[in-house]
Amino acid sequence: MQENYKPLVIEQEVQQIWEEKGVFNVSETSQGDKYYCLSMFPYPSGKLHMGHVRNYTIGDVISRYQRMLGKNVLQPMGWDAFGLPAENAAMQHGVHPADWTYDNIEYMKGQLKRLGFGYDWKREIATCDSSYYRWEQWFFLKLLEKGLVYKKTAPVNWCPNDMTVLANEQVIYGCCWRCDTQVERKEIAQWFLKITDYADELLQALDTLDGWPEQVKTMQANWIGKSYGVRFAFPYELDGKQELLWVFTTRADTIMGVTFCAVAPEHPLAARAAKNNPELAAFIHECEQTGTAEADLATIEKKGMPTGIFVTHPLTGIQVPVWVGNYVLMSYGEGAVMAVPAHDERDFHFAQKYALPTIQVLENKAPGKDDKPFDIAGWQEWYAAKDASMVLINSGKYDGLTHKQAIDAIAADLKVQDLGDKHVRFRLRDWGVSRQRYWGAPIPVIYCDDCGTVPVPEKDLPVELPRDVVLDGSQSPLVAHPTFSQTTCPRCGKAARRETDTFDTFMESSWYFAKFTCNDGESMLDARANHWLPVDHYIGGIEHAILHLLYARFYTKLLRDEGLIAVDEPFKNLLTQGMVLKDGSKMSKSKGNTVDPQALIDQYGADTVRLFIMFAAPPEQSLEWSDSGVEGAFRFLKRLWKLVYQHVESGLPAKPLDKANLTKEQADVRRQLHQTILKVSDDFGRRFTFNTAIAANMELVNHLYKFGDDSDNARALLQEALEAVVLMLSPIVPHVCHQLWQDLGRADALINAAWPAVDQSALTQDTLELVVQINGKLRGKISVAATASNQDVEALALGDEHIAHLLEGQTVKKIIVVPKKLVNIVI
RNA sequence: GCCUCGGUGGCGAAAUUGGUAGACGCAAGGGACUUAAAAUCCCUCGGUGGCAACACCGUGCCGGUUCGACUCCGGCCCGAGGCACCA
Repeated sequence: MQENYKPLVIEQEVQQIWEEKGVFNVSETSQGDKYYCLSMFPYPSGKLHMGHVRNYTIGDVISRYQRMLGKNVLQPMGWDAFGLPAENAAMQHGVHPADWTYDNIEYMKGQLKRLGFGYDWKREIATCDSSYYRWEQWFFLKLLEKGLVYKKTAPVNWCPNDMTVLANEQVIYGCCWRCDTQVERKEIAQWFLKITDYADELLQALDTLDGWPEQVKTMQANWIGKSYGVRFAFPYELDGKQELLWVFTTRADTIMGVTFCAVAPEHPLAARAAKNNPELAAFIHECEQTGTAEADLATIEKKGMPTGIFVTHPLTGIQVPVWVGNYVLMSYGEGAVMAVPAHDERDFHFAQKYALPTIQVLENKAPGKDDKPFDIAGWQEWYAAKDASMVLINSGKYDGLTHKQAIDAIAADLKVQDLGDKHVRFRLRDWGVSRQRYWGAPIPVIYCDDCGTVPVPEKDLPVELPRDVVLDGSQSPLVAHPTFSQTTCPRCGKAARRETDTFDTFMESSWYFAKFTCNDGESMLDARANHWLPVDHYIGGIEHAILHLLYARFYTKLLRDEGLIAVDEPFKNLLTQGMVLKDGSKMSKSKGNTVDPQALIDQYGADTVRLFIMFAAPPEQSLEWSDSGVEGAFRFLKRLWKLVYQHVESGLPAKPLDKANLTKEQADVRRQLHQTILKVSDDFGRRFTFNTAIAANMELVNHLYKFGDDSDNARALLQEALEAVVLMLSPIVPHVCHQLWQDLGRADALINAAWPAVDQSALTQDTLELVVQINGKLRGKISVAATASNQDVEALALGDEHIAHLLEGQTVKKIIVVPKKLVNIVI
C-alpha cells in the first residue's frame, strides 16, 4: 500500500475503471428495483460553481447509497441549454450563442466527470438540440389542438430607445441595463398555456406529495392561491351605452362601505376616460413607466387619479367615483377593485391621501370592544375579524349579520339582479410562454392573412432555429432575419409569416426528466418513461420551489392527459438544497464573491471537495463557504488513509473476529462501530443529514486511533471497523474508498459492495449513565444497570453523595424518571 | 408590499419525539518533534466569579406553557429565498 494519500493519481485511475466498465450505464432490464435519482440539470453558463458542486454531490451520494442497497439506479445528466446569457455573451464577446453554449457544455462536462459523479452519459440531453425541442414543438401543437393554448395580450418591459423587450433582470432601477432609458410597460400579443385549467388539481395533489418539504408545498399552495369570494358588477352609462364594471372581493360583507372603485391603468375604462382628459392620459402614461415585476409595483408609492366616471353601487344605488390606481394590476382578476377604506389597509391609506370618504360597516360586539371608536389602528382588527363578534352596521337590511351571513345574503341579492354571484378565484395566472428572443425553441405556428393562425404541419417539424443571425440588442434577431419569417401558408399556399417568438426556457425544463428515460427513441416519449417515472428523488435549489417545480408538475399532467405517461406527479421525493454563501450572501458573479471549484479540485482532489461540501451543513440549509474548512476535510482523508496504512502494514488479520470473546474495551469499540452504522444508515436513508453522518465517522476514526490493542482479535475488530468506515464514506468520497477497500484486501470492487449491516448483538449495554437534575438543572450523573427499575434509579439518584448534599433541608415534591435518560428531582 | 424559511461559541454547525446546549470540524492559544519551517501528534478552548470543588449566566428580543424549552404558543427585530421574462 502507498504510504501517502495521493488523490489526483487515485481519482484518475478509479474514474477510468468506472468508465471502462460502464458501471453507471443502466437499462430497464438491469437487476434490482428501479431508483431514479435526478439533480436539476445546469444552465451551461461557463464553468461549474459551488452551487452545482453541492447539488450534484448530494444527488451522487443518494444515488450511490441506493445502489449499495441493491437498487437499479438511473442518474442522468443534461443541459438546460437555451437562455438569455448565451445572447449576452454573443453581444459582449462576438461569439455565436450556439458555439458559446456547446463550448461551455464540453468544459462543464469535463468538470462533472472530474468530480466523479456516476452519470449514465449515454442519456445526455442538450435542450438546444432540435432533436429535443422538436418534441416540445410537436406537443405544443397537440395542446393547441386541444384548446389548452391561446393567444392574448400581456405586458412586457419595453426599452423605447433600443426598441426591444427586456427581461426583469435587465431592468435596473426602472431603466434599461444597456442604455439606461426609462423602461415602459407595453402590451403585446403572446402565447399562453392554460395552467389555470389545472389549478385545482395542482393544489389538491400537493396533499399526495408526502416526500416533499412542507415549506415547498405551502409556497405552491399560496402561489396557486384559491380564494372564495363574490364577483359582481357596478353598472354605469358611458357614451349612451350601459356598461358593467366587474370586480372580485373576498370581503363582500363590507360592500356597503364602498366609497370608490379603482381600476388598473391598462383597464379599458381608464383608456376611455383618458380620451377627453389629457391630465388623466398623462397619469396613465406615468403609471406605465414601471417594469412588470410585481415586487416593484407592490413597493411603489400608491397614486391615483379620478376618471370622472361614476358607477352605480349595485345594492345602494349610490353613485361611486372610479379612480385609476397605479397599485391595481390588470393581470389579476378583473383589473378593477372595490374600495372600502374603513376595513382595508391599502384602501384606507389611499382614501386618506385623496380625501375620499370612509364608511364604517363592521362593529365588534365582543365585551369591551363595542365602544371603541374607529381609528387608524383599528381597521386591522376590523378587517381581520371574521368571527361572530363582528357584525354589520350602517348596512341597511344587513345590519346585525355576521361575516358569513352577510356574504350569503349579499351574494344572493346580487344574483337576483344578475349583477354577481359567489365565485372561486385563483391567484395563479396562465403561463405566458412567448419570448421575443433568439436563443430558444421557435414557436411552430404560421400567420396567414387568409387562414389566420396555422400550426406548422408535423412533417415540417422541427422548426429549426436559424444560425445566421445578428445579435445587436435591438429588436428580436429572428424578426430581423432575412428569410426565417418568410414562408408559405401550409393550408392555402400563399405567402405567410412565421412566428418569430421563441418558447420560455421553462418549457424545456418541464419535461426533460421524462426524456432522460428514452432519449434515443423515435417519439416524444415511450414505454420506458413509465418504467422509470416518477423520479424517486429530485434534488435542486430552493429558488426553484415555485416556478420550475410547478411548471414540471403541470407539464406532467398535460403529458398524462395526452396519454404519453401514466404518472400524475413527476417527483416522488424532493430535496431542496440551500444556497452556497460567501460572507453571508449568495455566491454570484455580479457580487464577485465566487469560489472556483476547479482550483480546489486541482489542489486537493474531488473527494476533498465533495467531503467538505457535504460536511459543512445539512443539504437544506444555506452553506457558508470556508477555505480552511476544505483543508480540514483533506486532513481527515489523510488521517483515514494513515489509519488504514498502519493497519495494513502490520499485516492483515489472519483469523476472523471472535465475537464471543471480546474484552470490555473491544466490546465498547465494537458497540460504537455498530451504533455508528445504525446512525449513519438513518442519516443517509431517512434524514439526508450527511454532515452528521460524516461527523459520526470522524468520531469513530478518532476512537480507532486511540485503540491501542494489538491482539489478534483486536486486529480482526479493526479490520471490521475500517471496512465499515470505508463503506459508509464511499458514497461521499468514492475514489479514496475504492483504493482503501482494495488495500484492505478486498478482491471485489467497492462499486458493487453492499451497505454495511448493523449487528444488533453488538449494541447491548450492561450499564447506562443517567443524568440527575434538580428542578431541571444538571446536578450530577449516576451509573445504573440497564435492567434497573424506576424505583432503583430514584434510590440511586437520591443516594448519590453530591445530590444528597444538595437536597439537605429541602422537601422533595416529585421525582420524574425518563427511562434510560435522566432523573429530575423537583424540590 | 406579499408568500416561505432561518437566527445557537471567534466561525461552520450538533442536540432526530419537550429531557445533559455546543458532538464533529475550522480558527486561535500552549506544548512535543525539527537546525528551521511545513506536515504530524498532544493539551486548552461559550461568558463571569473561584486556587479548586463548584456556582451563576447563556440558543436574536419580550412574554407565556411545562417538573424541564434551542425545541411548543403569542408579540417583535434582523437576515435569506421567491414574486410569474435570470435560471
